[in-house]
Amino acid sequence: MPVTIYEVAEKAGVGIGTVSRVLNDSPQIAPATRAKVLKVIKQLNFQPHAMAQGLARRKTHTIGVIVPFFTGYFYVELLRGIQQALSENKFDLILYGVDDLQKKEACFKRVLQQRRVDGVLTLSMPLSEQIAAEFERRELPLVLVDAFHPQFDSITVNNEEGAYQAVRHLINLGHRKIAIVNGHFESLPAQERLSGYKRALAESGLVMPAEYLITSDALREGAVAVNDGFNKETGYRAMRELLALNGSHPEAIFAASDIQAIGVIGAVRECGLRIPEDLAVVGFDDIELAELVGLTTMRQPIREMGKLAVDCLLAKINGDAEAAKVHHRFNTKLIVRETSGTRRQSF
Amino acid sequence: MPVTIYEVAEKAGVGIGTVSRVLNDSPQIAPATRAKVLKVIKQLNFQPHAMAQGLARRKTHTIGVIVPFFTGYFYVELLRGIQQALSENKFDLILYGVDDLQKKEACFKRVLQQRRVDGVLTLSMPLSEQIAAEFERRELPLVLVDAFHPQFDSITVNNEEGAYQAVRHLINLGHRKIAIVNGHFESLPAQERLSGYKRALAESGLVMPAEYLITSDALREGAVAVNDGFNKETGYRAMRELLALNGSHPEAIFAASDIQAIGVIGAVRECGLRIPEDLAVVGFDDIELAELVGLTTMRQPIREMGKLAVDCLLAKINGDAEAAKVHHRFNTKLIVRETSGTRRQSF
DNA sequence: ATGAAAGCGCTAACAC
DNA sequence: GTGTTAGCGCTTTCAT
Repeated sequence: MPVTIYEVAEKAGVGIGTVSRVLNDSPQIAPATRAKVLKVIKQLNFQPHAMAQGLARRKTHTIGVIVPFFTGYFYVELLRGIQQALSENKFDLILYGVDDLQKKEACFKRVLQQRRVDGVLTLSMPLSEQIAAEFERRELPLVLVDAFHPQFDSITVNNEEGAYQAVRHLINLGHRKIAIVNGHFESLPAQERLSGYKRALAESGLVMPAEYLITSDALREGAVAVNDGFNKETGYRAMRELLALNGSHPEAIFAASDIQAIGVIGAVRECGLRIPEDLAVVGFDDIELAELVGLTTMRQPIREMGKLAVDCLLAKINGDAEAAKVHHRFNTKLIVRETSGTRRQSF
Repeated sequence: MPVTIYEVAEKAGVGIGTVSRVLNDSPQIAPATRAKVLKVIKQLNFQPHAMAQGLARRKTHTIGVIVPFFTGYFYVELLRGIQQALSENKFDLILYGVDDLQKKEACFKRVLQQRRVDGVLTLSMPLSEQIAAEFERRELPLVLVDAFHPQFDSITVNNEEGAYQAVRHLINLGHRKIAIVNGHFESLPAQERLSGYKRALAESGLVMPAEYLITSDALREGAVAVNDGFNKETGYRAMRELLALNGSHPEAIFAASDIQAIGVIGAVRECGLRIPEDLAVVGFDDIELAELVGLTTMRQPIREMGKLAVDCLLAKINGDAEAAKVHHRFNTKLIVRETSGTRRQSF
């Protein structure tokens, strides 16, 4: 029932090869013929069948995006940038949500084997050597966003430096007892942000008790990682623990993500403490929420990261820039708002 | 290079037809043969090529989701439910973002013609008769989420009743001067929420000045609709206008969406008024943000809507329930928090 | 129960 | 320049 290349060919009085050439605007075709075919195409409202094209061309004109948990503003924002860049290039996007880390491997296998996509983008997912090898073998273009692997292009943010600056900001404000509320430690960003935190402290000769370094791992539910720890709940619970430290709780918190900072703030409020008077907090990410609650934070250029990721991937796919591996690292920027300032938090 | 059905067949010493049957677990196949083939499949780590399968089977095992602007927490939450339900059914999801309403038609055409998907889900998009006809003609399953069209299944929420209850809540609290901050008026939810608002007022014999009914249309940027008006900015601007009404500004606001309510709150704060003491506000949606800022709102079961949408669509696709059209309408639920209560807003 | 063969709708190599 | 033909990797009759 749907119109095929054959009908177009017949109606235009040419061979299917010619139609195909017009479709792929092949250089050498008589202008007259092209016009004729084009007219019929318009008239019949024809569009090539994507599957057939994909099969013949061995190209799907589609990329896969693998998102962990598909939750969290960070991913949404990233997706937005990706989607936009992709649609500008007329590429389709298949979304693979890995809500369960156990399913991760299965998802990769699927993507790798099914050949539904010309390339893939993974968000915040550490790449196992095994999977890495598979991508190499299959020669399936891959770029990592918010994660790193020497063999593949990656788009990251300077987490170490960002964390360093965030903590410096706190130190400059006069705080001396600064705790960190981190995500799960297998996450690279979590590790890097921790080093930045440590560097800033060391530089000022500050030493924190071990209880001040808190990772969401300790708070993890079961043995299984169902999330990355960068969420409101872990922030809340971490802060409760910090507040329960008899005697000396910290006077400032560096949260490794805005959403955790939100949880932290909630816990602080519950205990009747004021922000920033009694306790300052700075987050990381600068998601939309941050502005709404007046959170001081380190801004990541999330949208831009998404766009660049697409550009890189498409370049690989087109073989354009078969060039060297690109490891692009964006810089972060401190956005000072009420939770660390001297003004009363307004919201 | 990639392993095909032929290699599997050869290695298993059977014909490709047999392998195919095993793949599609055809009923009548010798258990021994099946086992043998299965073993080779595992061993070779074989998975059928999606495009080839799609071409031959005339089924893609994929659905398309068309999202307007792909912005806003409401869509994200919906997408989450959809993605989850889909992955349970091992269906893939192609995301079409329509950031520009002009591109809407083009997007539909593309989806319709390319035959990349077995069915489509549209989120909050009014369906033009022309497009509707195309779907009918192509017999492409379609279900509308947060929109309505008599010919297609739809998943909506009882906007009228929800708005009614929200405003009743305000009235019960003793408020008499209640304004509505709405989205663009071509959106069905916007229209329905307006009627609910009116009904509640009428029921109590309340009459509002025209300036109290404010739609984001008036605030619209250009002639072109680049968004649906359900955003923070329009809420903020609407509230500024309301506050500028010399003499009598409203004492309560019903915002047609939480995100607009957030904007409203921002504007109110800027003017030094307190919430809820000087002004009460209730939103609509109950996005995650609502809880964070203590916003009273009408909850929509967003995730469930997404799941049901997928179930409906899949049923259509499988021809299972070739049954009657389903127009499922969820009920909303009032969630009372600080912005309308008597307690001071905590956050 | 299983092999052989004919498509599915398109691209690309090969002729003319 | 343009028609013809052989695949792309799988499903699905049709035989056997």
